[in-house]
This record gives sequence, structure tokens and C-alpha cells, in this order.
Amino acid sequence: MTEKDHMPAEPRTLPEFDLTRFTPYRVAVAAQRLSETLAREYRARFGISIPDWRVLVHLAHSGGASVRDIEAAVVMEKSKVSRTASRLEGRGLVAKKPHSGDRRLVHLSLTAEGEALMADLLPLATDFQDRIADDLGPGFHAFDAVLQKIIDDYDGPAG
Amino acid sequence: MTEKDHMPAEPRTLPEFDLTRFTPYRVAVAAQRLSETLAREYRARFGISIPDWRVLVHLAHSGGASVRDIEAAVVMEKSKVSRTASRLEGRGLVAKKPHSGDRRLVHLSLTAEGEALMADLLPLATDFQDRIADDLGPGFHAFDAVLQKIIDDYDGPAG
DNA sequence: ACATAATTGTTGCATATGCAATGATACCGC
DNA sequence: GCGGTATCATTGCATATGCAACAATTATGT
Repeated sequence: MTEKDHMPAEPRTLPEFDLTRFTPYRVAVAAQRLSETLAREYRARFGISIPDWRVLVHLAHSGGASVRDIEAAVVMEKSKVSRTASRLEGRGLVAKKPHSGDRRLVHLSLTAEGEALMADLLPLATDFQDRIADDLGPGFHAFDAVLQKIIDDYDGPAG
Repeated sequence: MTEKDHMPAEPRTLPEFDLTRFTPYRVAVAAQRLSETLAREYRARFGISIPDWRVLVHLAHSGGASVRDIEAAVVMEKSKVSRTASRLEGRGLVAKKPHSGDRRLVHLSLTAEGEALMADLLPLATDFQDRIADDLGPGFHAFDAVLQKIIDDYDGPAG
């Protein structure tokens, strides 16, 4: 006579919970799908990763920035930005110069080669953005607004 | 007389592009915000990571599954699932048994301790889901539908 | 029945990542 | 002007990750 004879088998003490309906999970999967789609293309055609892409696009947009600027602008840890910038420098796409004035800062900018690459890359990104907006149809703007609300609301450790 | 004297300074050959309006980036940031909010709480109060959470919740929901099942159900690489399961087994939250019938499979299930932990954890997740739905207001359902469309459309390498 | 292909889970290995510590420089109060 | 504090970028280190290789098992075709 085991304990099982005394107790109902597997009492369902656990509440039902479907992960596939859990918003944090759903957003994570959606992000992964979009990023993978992009990463495949960028990697195959230009040999750059998502971190590479983020740094490059900010430099293209700003015309030059410090590690700290990029960290804040594209939501990457500063060590990740630093290593990404070094890698891109090694490939000749980014130039590192000491900042005139504040010598703690490193001034990053695109090289001519980096600009040439971005000249090819940015139109692709613009196309992709347009394609997404088309695919998602009229609900896209509302979707984008909710996205912004999430980004704003769930910011610091306050959650 | 440098080259700069001959050429217009910094010819803007690059199209304007604002990363913060790029949907793949926006979804990635939103996902990161939501995940970090969750991860902080789960880690602080239960010592579990997001991969841990995904495996545990699927086992709670299914009542038992193979590595392959989990891989498909919660969108994680099988090596990641395998290592996560081993870690959870080491902590006494998950049991590994050989599968009767197909001996290639490993049958994973929650231990009593694992069930107890999930009994504490799942209500928190449900609350969080409700809180999100509240925060995002009436647009939430439409948002969720678009999310589903992204998950469905941007699946395989076809993108 | 047998050889071949396919599936499953684990592991090795190279790389990526996050966090803390460090070194260098700039800022601030007195 | 000086000492203490804050900011910036890099690096060390431990861990996490992805991918391919692998061993074990099962399915398939003939």
C-alpha cells in the first residue's frame, strides 16, 4: 500500500497557463522572427551582425558619436558597443579618433568604406520597413503606438 | 592644399534613416523591456532565468514532454533546452526519465518541488499578464493580433 | 532481414555576452 | 588650486549561446 493509494493521483494544484498567450513571450518570439529575417540577409550579403548594424546605422544617422552616445541611442551595453566598434574598426568600416576637448571620449565615425556599405544597406532596410507596414496592413499604426507605450512604460527597474 | 579643398565636405550620399522608427528594432526593444521586467522578478524571488521559466512552464502545462517537444513548443534550440533541463534537474525541479517505447527520447517532468515552485510562480505570471492588458488598454487585442501575424508570417528562411 | 537514412539528445568548441574592476580624464566643492 | 567624486572606454572573467559533430536508437525501402 503506497502513498498513492491514499492520495488522489496528481492533484492538479497548478493553474492553467499557456505560454503561447503570454505577452512577454509573444513579443520575444516576434522580435526573434523579425531579427532573424534581417540578420540572415545582412549577414549573407554584407557579413554584418545585428550589433554591427545598430552601431553602423547610428553612425550613419548621427555622422559621428561616442561609445556612450551609441549605448544610449541603440540600447546596447557599453562593453558590447565598445567591442562592436573595435571589430568594425578592424574591418575598416569605422574610424576611432580621440575626442578633441574631452579626452575620455572616443569619437566614432564611418570611414569612406563604411559609408559605401551603408549606402547599399540602408535602402534595403527602408524596403523592409515598407514591406512590414504593408504586410501588417491598417493595424500597423495602432500596433506601433502600443509598441511605443511598452517601450516607455517598462523602462527602469520599476517595471 | 588638402583633398578637402577640392571636394565638398562630407557629401551626404546616405539616405536618412532613424533606427528608433524601424519596426524590427522597436519590437526587439519592447521584448527586452518586458523580459527584463520579468527576469528581474523571477531571478530575485525564485532564482530562475527566462530559459528556466520557459521549460518549467511548458512542463507545468503539458505535464511532461521530451526535449524535442519543448524545443518546438517554446522556441528554443535543443541544446539550450537540454542544458536548461539538466540545470533544473540538478536543482531538483525537474525529473529525467527514459521514455518507454522510444528510447531515443527523454521524458521530462516536474518534481514535487518543481510543482510547488510553479504553484507560486504561475499566479505571478497571470497577474503580470493582466497588468499588461490593463496598461495597454483597449488597443491590446489588436496589438496581440498583429503580433500573431508577425509570428506566423516571418517564420522560415523565406521571411 | 538488412543496409541506409532519419531522428533524438548530448557534448565540444568557438564565440558572444554581462558584469565588475580598472585606468584615464574631467568635474565640483571648498 | 586641490582632493574627492563622477564619467568614459576598455578589459578580465565567468557564463551563456549557437552550431556542428557525435552516439544511440528507430524508421524506411527493397
